[in-house]
Amino acid sequence: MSHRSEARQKRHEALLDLLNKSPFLTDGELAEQLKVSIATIRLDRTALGIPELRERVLSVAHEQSNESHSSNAEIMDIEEGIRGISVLYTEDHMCFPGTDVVRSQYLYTMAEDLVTTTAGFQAALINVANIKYKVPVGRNCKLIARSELKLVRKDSCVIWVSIYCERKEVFRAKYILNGEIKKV
Amino acid sequence: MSHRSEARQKRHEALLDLLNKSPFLTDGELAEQLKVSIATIRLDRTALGIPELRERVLSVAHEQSNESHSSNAEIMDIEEGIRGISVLYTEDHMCFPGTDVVRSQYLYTMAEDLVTTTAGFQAALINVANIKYKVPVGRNCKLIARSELKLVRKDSCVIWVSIYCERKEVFRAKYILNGEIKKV
DNA sequence: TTCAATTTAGTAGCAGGTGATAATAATATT
DNA sequence: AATATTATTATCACCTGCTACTAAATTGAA
Repeated sequence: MSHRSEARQKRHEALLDLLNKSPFLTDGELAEQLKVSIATIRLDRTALGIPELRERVLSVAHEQSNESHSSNAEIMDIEEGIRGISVLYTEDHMCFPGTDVVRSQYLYTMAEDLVTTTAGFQAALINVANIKYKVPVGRNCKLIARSELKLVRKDSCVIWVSIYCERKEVFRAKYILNGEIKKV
Repeated sequence: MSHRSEARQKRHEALLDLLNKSPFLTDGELAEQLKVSIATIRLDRTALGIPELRERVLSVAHEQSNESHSSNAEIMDIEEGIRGISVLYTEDHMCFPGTDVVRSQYLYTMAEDLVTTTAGFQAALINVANIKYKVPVGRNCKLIARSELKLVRKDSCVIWVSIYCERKEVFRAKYILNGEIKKV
């Protein structure tokens, strides 16, 4: 392994690092920061499979506009009015900054979405929720939520949700819904 | 008001409509869909103050990367360890699709963030939460959350949060926190 | 010293724009 | 009908941030 290859490897890491911090740098800006020519940056980008600025921007923008603004959990199975299962992979940005603890809001949201779907309403008016966050969850965990409709009254119902991480229950919630808004 | 001006006004509406549906259309694509020349599209865009494609994409991408991934509520006042106040303006994307009902997760998140800050912890391990969503909240509401620390035990504490819309309490929650993670 | 890998430089071309200017409609006004 | 007035289109030069390519310079190692 030559000195130059080593230098290049370090530069590659530095490049990834820079783009991680500020993903919208042009080749020119990258070249300036890494003290190499633009041509080198282009070669590095190609070698690392990093697309050009405009494509990077575009992909981020598309993500944004596709984002449902609710949870990113995927519904795996639904028996409407009975039960449901969803999966969510925890990510870095879900944690309290500088920690490996996922904010409970993400578990709440995952649970709420599943509950809404399980109930089979277009919109579920959560009336009351009791939640217990039993075990702190970190990043890169596969979370599985299970919901079960426990009780149906005239215009409300009760649904329980448990979220598991590796078969261990980390979160549990009971939701009481008003079912006023019917599915279209 | 001439026929041509009317036609232009309609075209302007159609243009806004198109961009609302698919925000990343080029001038060429817009021209094709509206059966006018690219030049006209440019004039219309200028008249309506719509920036060019690349700027539109960029601004969306920036929003995305700036998103704190927690709530967008602004903390107005904090007496750490005692109480706090925050404000949040509800937006369209917070509602169940096609309705004017904000998902409870946004209220939950607003409350959780305020609670974390009030407690003065870097990260707050929510242990238990009991919430009641008393009145459905719609878009374009100014929500004000008030938190109050009610009880401190050896390694936990209890904080209440109420969220108001026009002086009416719409949401109420009680959080019990584990205070293991101290502020840095 | 010499060779091959690595880096730099320079060219042409593309997409998706901006601006300015001129030509061409289509509609009003007199 | 002849003449403004307004709306639309066409044309040209220029900009940024690339890609794709070729040619040269540098430099570590054999």
